[in-house]
Amino acid sequence: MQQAHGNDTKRRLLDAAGEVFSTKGFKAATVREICRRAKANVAAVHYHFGDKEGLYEALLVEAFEAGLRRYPPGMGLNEAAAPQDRLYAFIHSFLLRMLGEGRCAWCGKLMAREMHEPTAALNHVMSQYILPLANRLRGIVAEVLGGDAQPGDRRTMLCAMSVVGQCQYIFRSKSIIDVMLPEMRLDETGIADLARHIADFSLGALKNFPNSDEMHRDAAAVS
Amino acid sequence: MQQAHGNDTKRRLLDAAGEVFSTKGFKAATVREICRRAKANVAAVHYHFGDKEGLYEALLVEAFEAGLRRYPPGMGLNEAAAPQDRLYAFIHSFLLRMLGEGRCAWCGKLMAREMHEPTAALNHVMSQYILPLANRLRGIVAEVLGGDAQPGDRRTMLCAMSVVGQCQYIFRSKSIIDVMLPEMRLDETGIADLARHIADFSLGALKNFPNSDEMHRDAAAVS
Amino acid sequence: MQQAHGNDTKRRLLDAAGEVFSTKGFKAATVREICRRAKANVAAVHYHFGDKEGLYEALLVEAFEAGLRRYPPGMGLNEAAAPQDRLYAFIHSFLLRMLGEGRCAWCGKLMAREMHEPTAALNHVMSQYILPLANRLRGIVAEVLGGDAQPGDRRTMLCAMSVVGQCQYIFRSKSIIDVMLPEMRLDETGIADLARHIADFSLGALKNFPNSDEMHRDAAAVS
Amino acid sequence: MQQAHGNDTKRRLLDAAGEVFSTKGFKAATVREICRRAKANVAAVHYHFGDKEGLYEALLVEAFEAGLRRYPPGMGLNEAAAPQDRLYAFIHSFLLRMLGEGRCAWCGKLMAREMHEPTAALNHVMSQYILPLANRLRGIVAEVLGGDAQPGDRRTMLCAMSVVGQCQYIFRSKSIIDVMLPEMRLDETGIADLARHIADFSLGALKNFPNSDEMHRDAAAVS
DNA sequence: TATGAATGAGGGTTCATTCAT
DNA sequence: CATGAATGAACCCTCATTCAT
Repeated sequence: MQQAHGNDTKRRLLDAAGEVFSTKGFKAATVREICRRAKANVAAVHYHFGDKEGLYEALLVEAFEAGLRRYPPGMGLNEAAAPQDRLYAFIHSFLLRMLGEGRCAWCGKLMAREMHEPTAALNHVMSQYILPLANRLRGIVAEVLGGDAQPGDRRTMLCAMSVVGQCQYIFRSKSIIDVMLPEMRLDETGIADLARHIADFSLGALKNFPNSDEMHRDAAAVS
Repeated sequence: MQQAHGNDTKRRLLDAAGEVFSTKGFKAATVREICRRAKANVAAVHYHFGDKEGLYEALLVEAFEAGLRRYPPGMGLNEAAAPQDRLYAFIHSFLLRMLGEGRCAWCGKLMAREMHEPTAALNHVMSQYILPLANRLRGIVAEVLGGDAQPGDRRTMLCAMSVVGQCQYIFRSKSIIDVMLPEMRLDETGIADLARHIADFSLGALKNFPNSDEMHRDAAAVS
Repeated sequence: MQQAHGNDTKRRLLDAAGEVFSTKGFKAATVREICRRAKANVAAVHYHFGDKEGLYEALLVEAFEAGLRRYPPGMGLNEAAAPQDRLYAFIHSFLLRMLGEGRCAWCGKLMAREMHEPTAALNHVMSQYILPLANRLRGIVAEVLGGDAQPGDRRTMLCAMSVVGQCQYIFRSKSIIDVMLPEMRLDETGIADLARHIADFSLGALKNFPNSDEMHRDAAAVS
Repeated sequence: MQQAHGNDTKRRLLDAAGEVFSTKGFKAATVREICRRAKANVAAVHYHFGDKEGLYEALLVEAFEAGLRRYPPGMGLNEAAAPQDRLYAFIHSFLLRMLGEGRCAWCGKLMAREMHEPTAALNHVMSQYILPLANRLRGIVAEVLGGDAQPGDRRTMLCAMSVVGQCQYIFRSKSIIDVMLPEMRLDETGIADLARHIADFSLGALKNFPNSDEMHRDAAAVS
């Protein structure tokens, strides 16, 4: 009974931490507010997680786990499906993890913050969650590019970055999008529409992408 | 000499504030550190800018002004130039403002933070600097899309977002890119190469983009 | 033991606050000095009382409670006692609350400050403690005046003010009295003597006070 | 011309200081606000008066001079007038100096503060202005008491304190009086009425005051 | 296991004051 | 004479953290 309460406190702390950290960032978030929302004592954080950063790391891991469990990058698609479909699934699941409701929504919000305000927890999350996702995407992109494109090519990597960049932008610039596209609703349908756009845009680009030689030539001509 | 020193202090405060704010964000940055770097007294900030937020606003405006002055979005291109070239110029100047060295580099760093940690200063910056840039980009995108595409179309807007997203990603995810593409140097040549990639990717997409009707059909088929 | 220490800290803070606030006033008093005297941490004030003003309010209430408990305005006198005796008791208890030693002495000192440097806490203290005392005094004064005098009469009020004014002056102008009447000792006997004087002076005035009509006539003649 | 401007700045500083010091007290008043109101530079205070305290002292002296010049304690009454009339004149002028409008009004406000928050300037003001006024009052009181009463008697002194106490109370407890006697207007007529009341109250008391022997007896009986 | 109380470091801000012009 | 700029001390307050219970 007490143990149950203990786990319960831990659970509530994580929930509250998800809301607060993802809303305010690591520094601006305060242990007090988290504890207040969790209806827990101020010292509970330090008991369960050591310190503020420990709570943050635990939350980061948990958020990724929950997000990937709920919205796996393949979206249940067969591994042998067409690369175009797998690209859409990747994009769609990416957006859902970042914009979706509920516990796994913090995943994206936290990651977005983590990107350019990297804490010590980043290393672990990077190797454990981000690199595998990046590798998967590069594989898909190389397939769509076709020809002699390999997942490790510089060209493939840049294209993968172009895809991810579009996905993250949607989330990051919410406050700007609210001004410029006020009619956009980021509900289930809106997210699917967005995924469709990004997939179309990217597929169009990938299919007509100049090969390495052309690319080099263009770059030289400009700079 | 003292008067000169007066302006000089203000200048040094802005310089130091640029470094600190762009590195740590508004909340985590401390007035004390800014003043230490500027070799100025703690009270100088409040004398010259009223308070911390006043300094931040002044910095934001100054950074935008300097960035746009140094790297104008047209990069000296004739307004009648081909839309493809104007798109490249827009992307190239965008990256330079965000990644370039010197005072105007904070522009991008600050903006990136401002996007999802919006302070009160955002409104002013938004209407003064961001919206005009967005409008210019939408005009270019509509031209490239061709057909009946208008700058205000939802499709045009989404495509413009795809372009901007790629640009911002480069900057935002520096810490990740350093791991995945360690050989990439973000010097003058590297930035030009990146701009070339994003322009190629985007031009390829825009030229083969499904028109509104197809898009609608696809979106409906998925959701 | 720790819990005891907890209450003890709160107690010590109130004690120290009494000394400092009553000596220097609300604005000039500093939280630091209060905490130094209380041998407590600077943050203790904010933990126990929210902020400086919270501490002040708590102190004000506590001082009044302690003062009225120790020196009740009736001084144990029967309610049916002669109004002359009740007036003396009121004056005597008034002086004791303001000039007496120990914790309840701040009551008067704080009130004296509060009178013409009113803080937000004044409203509460006014309705809770001052108005009841004023009403009681007006009742006594009306009785002594006799005739058709009512507690709410303008004349009664002015006379009550005359009584209170004499009491407060003793305390307020201590630094002047020390110069002009250096032999006066404000110990138990000295306070009782002072109360006797004020009561005699006031009784002499009240018994020979012109009635309302005369008063009006006189006032008109002068102005 | 420049000298005139210099004197003018000094004059404006004193005016502004009077408003601010009398409203907020020495500590809570800020040099900046005084200078702002005087439309003078922040450093002007230190140029003309040395420091904040120097300004305060200068103001105190000036206020007393102005007050006594405008409302002399005899109110133009012949020195040979009846003591009752001279008492009224003393009280009336006292109230006018404390409550009156214009520059000399600060006199009373400042004095009231000075009484229980004595600054270094008090000593000078005390010997120069207050003691002479007190002596004059004691002379009048002794005359009214009649018999063998001398200005230096303890009994005379206490009665003089009773008179002054009533006068000061009116001013000090303005915020309380506003609540309890909201219809009282402290304009010219209201002040004259108040003076009439205090004079009547005091005269009634003095004429019926027990002599020294009785007083002693009563005090012994009580304590 | 969980908690209320206490801590010390550091936050932004404001102050009276001084300096060179 | 007067001023704008600069200073450093001190203000109140908030934070993450620890301790004894």
